[in-house]
Amino acid sequence: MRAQDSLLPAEPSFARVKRYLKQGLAEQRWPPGTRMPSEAQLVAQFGISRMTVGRALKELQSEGLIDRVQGVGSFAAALHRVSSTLTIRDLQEEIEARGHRHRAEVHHQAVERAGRDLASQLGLSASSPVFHTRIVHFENDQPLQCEDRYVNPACAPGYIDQDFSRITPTRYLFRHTALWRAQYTIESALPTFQEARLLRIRRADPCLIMVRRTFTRDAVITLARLVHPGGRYQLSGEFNP
Amino acid sequence: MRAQDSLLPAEPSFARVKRYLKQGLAEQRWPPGTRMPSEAQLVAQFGISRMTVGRALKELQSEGLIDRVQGVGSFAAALHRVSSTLTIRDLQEEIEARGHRHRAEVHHQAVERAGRDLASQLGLSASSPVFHTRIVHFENDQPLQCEDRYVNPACAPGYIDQDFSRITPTRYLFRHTALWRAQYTIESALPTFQEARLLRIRRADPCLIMVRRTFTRDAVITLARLVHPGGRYQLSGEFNP
DNA sequence: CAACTCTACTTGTCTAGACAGGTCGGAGCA
DNA sequence: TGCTCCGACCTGTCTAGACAAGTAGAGTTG
Repeated sequence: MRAQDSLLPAEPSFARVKRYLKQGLAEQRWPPGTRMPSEAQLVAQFGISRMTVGRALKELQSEGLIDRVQGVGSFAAALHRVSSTLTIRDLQEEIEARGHRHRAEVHHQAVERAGRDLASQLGLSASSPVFHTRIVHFENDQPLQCEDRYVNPACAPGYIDQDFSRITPTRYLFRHTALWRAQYTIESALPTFQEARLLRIRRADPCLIMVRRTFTRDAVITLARLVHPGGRYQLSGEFNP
Repeated sequence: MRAQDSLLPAEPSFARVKRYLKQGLAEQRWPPGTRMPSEAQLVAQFGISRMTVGRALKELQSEGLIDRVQGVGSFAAALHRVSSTLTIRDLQEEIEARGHRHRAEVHHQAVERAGRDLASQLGLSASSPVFHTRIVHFENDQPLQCEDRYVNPACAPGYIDQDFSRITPTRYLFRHTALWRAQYTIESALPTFQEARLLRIRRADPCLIMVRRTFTRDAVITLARLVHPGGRYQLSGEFNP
C-alpha cells in the first residue's frame, strides 16, 4: 500500500511529516514567527488522517520547534533560546565512562546539629541532627571534586553508616531515596582554604562550583556543594533540534 | 458525561492517567525497573480508549520517566541521572527579564584573516576573512559579560555592518541565520589581562567562561567566548519529572 | 535434549469520524 | 462610527475499532 514496500521498514507517516516540516524550518521556508501549514492542509497534502498529522505537530511543539495556538494556527518558533539538556551524572560513572579509575577519600563523616541557615535550607528545625560528609573524588589519582554534603536523616537513615570509599553518596542516595526534583546553580569562585588543600591546588586557582539540592515529593533530601578545579573539569553539551 | 461537570475546565483524560502514573512512581509503587500497568489494563481501569492511554504513556516516555519495549511492556525508568534543560538565552533578554537595563560597548569590530586554528574551528581555509567583534555587556552599568566572537562571513554577510550597541550579536544571528546545532563548554578560569580590564575586575578574580559554537546544517556560523565575572553571574536550573 | 511452532500478550501505528473551545474578520445593525 | 453577532477556520481532545510487529513461554516434534 505505502510507497516503500521494500526490505527496510517503511518510515511511519507521522515521521515523514515531521521530517518534511523540520527540513522546511531548516531552510527557512517558514521564517521564525510566520504561519506554518495547518493540520487540514497537511492532511490533504499527505493523504493521512488528522490524528497522525496532529502527532507530528505535537512532537515538534514539545521539541520547541513550533508554537501552536488554539484557534489561530501553528507558527515557526523564534528559536531565540538555545536550550540543551544538561545531564548531571554520578561522578564515578562519568570517570569510568572515560575509562579512568575513580577513587574517593572520606575526610569527614559525622552527625551534626544544623545551624539556622542550613536547617532552613533542608526544611528542618534549627539544631536538629543532620548527616555531614566531606569526600574528595579522584580521577586517576588527580583530585577532581571536593564534595561537601548535608543529608536529611529522615530521607536516608542509613546514609551515615555507609563506606563512601566503596559507593558514592550520589549513587547511594539515588538507590535509596525517591528523587523527585532537583535544583542547581553553577558558578565560578575561589575555593576555601580547606578545599584548596584537599584538591591540592592554590587558593588563587578558580573553581567551578555547583550547588545542588534534591527533593522527594515533600522534603529536601540533600544539599551538596561540589567544587571542581577550574582547569580540570568542564561541563559540555550540545543542542540539536 | 465526565465526572467533572463544574466551572473549571475538566482535566483531560490523558492528563489524569499521567498524573496517576507519576504519583505512583513518586511513591515507588513501581520501583525502578519493574513492570508498570499495560495499556490494556489502564484502558479497563479508566474506561477510556487505547489512543488516550497511549498518549499518556508516550509522553511519560519522552519525559524519561518510563521505558517502553514493544512486545514486552512499560517499565519504571531507573532515573539514575539528573538531567535538566539548560537554557541559554540571549543575555539582553535575560537582563531585561529581570527588569534591569542592558547596555553594550563595542570595543572591536573588524574583518580579519583567520589563523590556522581559528580557520579549522570555523571550517574555513587558513587566512580566509572572518568577522571579529569584542563587546562588553552591562547590566545596570555593571559589566556582566565580555563577548569575543568570530563569525563566518558566508553565513551572515551583513554581520560586520551592524551597530551592536543596538542589537546583540546573538539576536542578530538568531534572526538572520538558520541555527541548526550548537555546542558549548562551560568552565572556570582566570580572565585574560584584557578581559579583566574590560570587565573592571582583577586578573585574579575567577570567571565563568562559556565557549559556544553554532552551526547551520552544513557550516559553522560562529565561535564565541563569553566571559562572566564569577561572583556576578551564575547558571541555574531545575529538574522536575 | 534441542529446535521449532503456535499462541497470548504487548507496544507501534493508523483511520475516519466526532465534539469542544478558541480566534478573527465581516455582515448587519444601532 | 461603533457595536454585536455569526460563520469560517484553527487546534485540543477523544472514540472504537484495525493491522503490524515484537517478545516470551508453552507445547510439539525430531
